[in-house]
Amino acid sequence: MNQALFIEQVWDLTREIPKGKVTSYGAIAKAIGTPNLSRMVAKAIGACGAAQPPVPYYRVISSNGLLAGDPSSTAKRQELLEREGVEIKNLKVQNLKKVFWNPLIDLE
DNA sequence: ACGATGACTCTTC
DNA sequence: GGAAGAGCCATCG
Repeated sequence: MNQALFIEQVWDLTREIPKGKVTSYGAIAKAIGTPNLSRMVAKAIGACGAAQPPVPYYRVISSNGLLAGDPSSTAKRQELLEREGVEIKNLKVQNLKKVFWNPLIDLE
């Protein structure tokens, strides 16, 4: 598959993330079928600005529940997530086990 | 063409 | 439980 398709799948999966939940790059990569391409998922998310309709990329974080990226971006994502009911402290998702959404479950 | 880098993750110490 | 090393693939100088 080419990376364009990969990116589309990432976007599509990201759009399926329920409100108030978050997921990780690795989880998305795994759901697509390429568990080792977590970095590419990050790239896809970074390119979601061209997505139509827009992708809630703020629901995608690191596997440890930490918001990666530049503070200018992380701060905004933190706001949005908190607004959806996700508790966040110092750019890190609290109660991660509860708010973490596994794409594989939705695919079953 | 080559080496370095990065919104990552996993295994080990 | 935190820190370090290795693996992964695409992009950039």
